[in-house]
Amino acid sequence: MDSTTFLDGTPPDHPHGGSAEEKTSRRELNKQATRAAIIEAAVNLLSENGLGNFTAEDLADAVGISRRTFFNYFPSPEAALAATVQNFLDGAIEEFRQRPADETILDSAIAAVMALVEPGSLSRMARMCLLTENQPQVQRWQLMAWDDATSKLSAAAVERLGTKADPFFVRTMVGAIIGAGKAAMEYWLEHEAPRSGQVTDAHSMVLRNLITQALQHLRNGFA
Amino acid sequence: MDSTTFLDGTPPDHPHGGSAEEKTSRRELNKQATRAAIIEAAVNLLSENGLGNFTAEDLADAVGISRRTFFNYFPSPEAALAATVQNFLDGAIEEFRQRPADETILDSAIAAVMALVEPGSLSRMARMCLLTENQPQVQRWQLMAWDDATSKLSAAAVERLGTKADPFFVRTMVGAIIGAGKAAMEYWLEHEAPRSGQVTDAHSMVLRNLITQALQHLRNGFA
DNA sequence: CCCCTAATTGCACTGGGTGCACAAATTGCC
DNA sequence: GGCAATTTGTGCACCCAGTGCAATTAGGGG
Repeated sequence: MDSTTFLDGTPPDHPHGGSAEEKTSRRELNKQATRAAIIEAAVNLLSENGLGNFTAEDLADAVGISRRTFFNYFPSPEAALAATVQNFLDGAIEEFRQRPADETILDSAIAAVMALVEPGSLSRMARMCLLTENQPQVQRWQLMAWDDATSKLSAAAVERLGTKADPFFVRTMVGAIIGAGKAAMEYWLEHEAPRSGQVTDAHSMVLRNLITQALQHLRNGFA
Repeated sequence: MDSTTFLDGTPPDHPHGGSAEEKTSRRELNKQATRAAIIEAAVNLLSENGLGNFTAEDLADAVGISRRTFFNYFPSPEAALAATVQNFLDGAIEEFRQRPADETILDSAIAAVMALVEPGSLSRMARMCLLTENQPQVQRWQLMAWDDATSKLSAAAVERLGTKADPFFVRTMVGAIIGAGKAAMEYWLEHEAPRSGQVTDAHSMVLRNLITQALQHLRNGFA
């Protein structure tokens, strides 16, 4: 999970989109822990106080760091919230990367989503999205995460196909894939998501199937 | 052109997504004029000073209104910039609405884009996007505009198809359409756009063709 | 233990964004 | 035209997001 994007303040370590190389030094571990703690505290504050009812200072206090340090990790409280979505999408793209190279891009995308049964990140993100429905402040950052995912998936696809494929073709296909996936998730949020906020495995399964279905429609040209 | 979305502060006049009904009262005219003046001044300040090098107060001064009044129109200077994109997409959706009802959604989308030869909004937006490349502050708002367009197009499609069509199917298709269109535009920005910032009719034509091509790929299921 | 680098923190400052109360413009009505 | 009602613009005060800078502390390597 390379979490170095423009969602946080830190510049990318690796210019290429390579996958996880984790320094296990003490410094790095502390940073990872702090980052995770911030994300968790942000979601907690959100569900307790509601959006806009807590400040960056509240968040920093909850984690036990200074306000200034928080801004070393995230450019805004909303960005910390959107990081959950970011992490989920990064996971999906990681799955995509591990698909066999001779598979169709679309098939790989479908398979990647299917592989995302791991209830952790999916249900975390689903809960997150439920909490931030109709909260444009956060949604702006979540849209950035989706946009970022488009870039990364594009890079992964190009990486796999090499120079054989038309870049324009790949680019638009990836745009359509992400667009359809995002639409499926929003549909789930509106129609299938638990109003309680408690996302069970059954709910996650429905979501997974919806996304898969959306990509299959896409493969059929929405005929 | 109903310009009442969450990009500006004003609540929607019409709950349904109906097309332009313009009150020609003096009040309404003044508001429209002020709004247009703000958008224009924002683009001017952007091209003169560069992004982040002008404040909301500068912008208000340029228009001849108070800072407070500016915030009655837009929630941020960036939002004023993104309004250009918003206007363009609204125009495209308006074209879509005027397509015959028996046409395929995808065909209508293609036709709508083809109808957008009107160099005004397209080249304005293209110039805008060129100026805001790699400017995440503005891009976040532009992403909102794209997301808003997805909602509107979805509504228009449902409106046309009635209850005959599967809402999920329509939703994901629209998501894919917008996603592919957005990707095509980004491709254009990176590869075909004039570095000078001066967008000629030829450039617009290329852009239009790229978007059309993207939608045709989509119709073919990216085979 | 001691240097060196990286991370944290405090401080001060700019400017976005908003609630509020009041002035100015517009409208409808007579 | 005059007058009341409503809508829009504005000034003011305030909060807090976000940032640069310099001092401080923590980790890593010898």
